[in-house]
Amino acid sequence: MKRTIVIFGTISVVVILLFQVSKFSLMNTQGFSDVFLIISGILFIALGYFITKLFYARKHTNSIQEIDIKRIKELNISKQELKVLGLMSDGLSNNEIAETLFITENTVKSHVSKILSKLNAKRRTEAIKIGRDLNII
Amino acid sequence: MKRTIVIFGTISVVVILLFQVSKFSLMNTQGFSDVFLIISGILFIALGYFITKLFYARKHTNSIQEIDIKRIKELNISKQELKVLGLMSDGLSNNEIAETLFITENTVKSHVSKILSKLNAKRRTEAIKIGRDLNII
DNA sequence: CTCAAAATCATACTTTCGAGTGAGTTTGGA
DNA sequence: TCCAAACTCACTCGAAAGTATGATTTTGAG
Repeated sequence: MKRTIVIFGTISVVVILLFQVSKFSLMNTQGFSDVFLIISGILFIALGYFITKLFYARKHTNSIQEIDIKRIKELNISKQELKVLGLMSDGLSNNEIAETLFITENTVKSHVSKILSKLNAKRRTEAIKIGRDLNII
Repeated sequence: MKRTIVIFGTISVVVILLFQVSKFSLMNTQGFSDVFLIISGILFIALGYFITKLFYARKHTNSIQEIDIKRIKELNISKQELKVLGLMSDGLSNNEIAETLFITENTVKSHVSKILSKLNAKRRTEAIKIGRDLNII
């Protein structure tokens, strides 16, 4: 929110300055109005470019969405459990996960069971879906 | 590619027209230069906005990516198989998928088997991952 | 240091998945 | 109309996944 205010304030100032500069430039140098018009035009286009880019950048980061650490803590999911969940969503079997993490399959199974109960899922596929929806993976 | 040429051509024409209009407007009506400056400034900003939006829109559709029908046909995946794959990725069991599609679990199993072989996956979780990566789901 | 949480592993048991095979029915396009 | 592909279903068997319980070791925060 603070950032929004700062950005809009800056943009407003820049816009006003641009208008003032281009107005006086045009009034004082009648013969070179072409050049100044082009320059101010380019500046305005650039301004539009940056404004638009700003909004799209914000949207973009929202739609890509990073891992929600807060929610992981809320769900009381541990580091190792999270790793297992990630590997599950990569399509690995319990045995493959065990080999990847250098632990036994039994241990993986106990991790998986805990993940399922914490995410309130009946199957690993459901856990994957829930994990994705919650931006945990 | 054709679209790109058309778009750039249009943009070029619009830019030139804008310059001409604003130039003559300014030269002929000295007293109202403020109004015309503002209008032309807004127009240029709008232009920058649309140009930027155009580029971002293209990027955006690429990153969000809709279902790749072409690839589905390439992989020879049928309608029903695709439905099953979708329900799998929603975390449903074979039995639940059967109830959803009003078919028996045996039929679901045969669909799943075909999906796995077509996607070259060893497990349903892997099929889900591959399907996501290929923008099939 | 201490203690709870996390991580590790095991064993026994149930359920779900998936492979393989075979076969009958629908359907959409040539 | 005819046929291949899609869809349907069944049965068996082995593999993978998941449950339940219990126990030991590590670890990290206070």
